[in-house]
Amino acid sequence: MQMGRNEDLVYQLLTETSTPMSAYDILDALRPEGLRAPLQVYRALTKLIDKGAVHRIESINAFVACSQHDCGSHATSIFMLCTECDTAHEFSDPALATAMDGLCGDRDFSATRKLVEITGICGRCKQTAN
Amino acid sequence: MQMGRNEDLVYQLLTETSTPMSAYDILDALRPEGLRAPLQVYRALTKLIDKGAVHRIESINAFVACSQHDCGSHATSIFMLCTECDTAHEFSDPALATAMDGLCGDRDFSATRKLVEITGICGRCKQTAN
DNA sequence: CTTTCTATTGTTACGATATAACATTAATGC
DNA sequence: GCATTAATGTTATATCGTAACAATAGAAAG
Repeated sequence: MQMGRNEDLVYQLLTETSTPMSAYDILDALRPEGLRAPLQVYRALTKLIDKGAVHRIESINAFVACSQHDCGSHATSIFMLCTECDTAHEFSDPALATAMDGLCGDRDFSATRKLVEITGICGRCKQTAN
Repeated sequence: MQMGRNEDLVYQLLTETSTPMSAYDILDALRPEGLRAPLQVYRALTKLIDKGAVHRIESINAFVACSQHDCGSHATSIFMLCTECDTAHEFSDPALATAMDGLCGDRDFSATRKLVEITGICGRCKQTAN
């Protein structure tokens, strides 16, 4: 998958973490690489999102690299967002996908995007809790 | 349910439409009533959301009045957002709720918020299409 | 009824997120 | 080369949201 330089920089950065980053966090992290303006980041993000290589987490205005191997398939992703460790866990779930498709079918709704974000505390953090 | 004046104004306004409104749209609509600053709107929205009387639509940074009669129960709401008529249809779905609870249980995840937003074209708009 | 406490409101200033518009440069195909 | 398209750079600005502090209104206790 061919990428421009900025796109590449942003994608590499995001693959190094499972913590969603804001566009401005990304910009700051890439200033040493020569990025200077928000638009450089937003343009890269837009292309990466179109390809399915990056997801936008709407509830926190942040971005994560896709962790699915069918990355780019645009299958419905579910995110669990831990407010303790700031990690985004991504996965898909057939039962949930079926339920959503059913809902859309029942209502004759043609979906272009299906967003599922679950916020809370992950199991790991609950165990670690003092 | 007791409300302050601003809270009341914002809630009344939102109940009059099924199109999600941005905070600044709300502010502009309520200037004749004396509102002047964004904070007046955001404060009212925060309280209304805490009560479950209003929902925030994360994917478009906008707000709608809750249309469920168990409004305030904080049950998981699903939104279908039509990009043609800008309408938000809210409802709940046991199968979907069960699927999400199952996912959280499997992963020992304690959810505080479950967000489902489906974007696309509603049946009504498809019929009306030229 | 007045004092006290709390909730609500008002106002200014600012921070955080995102895009419009236009100029420039690089890559690709002929 | 030369034309065409994609990618990049830059400035300015739009949009969304909150911090900090002052003022006011309402309810509860004396």
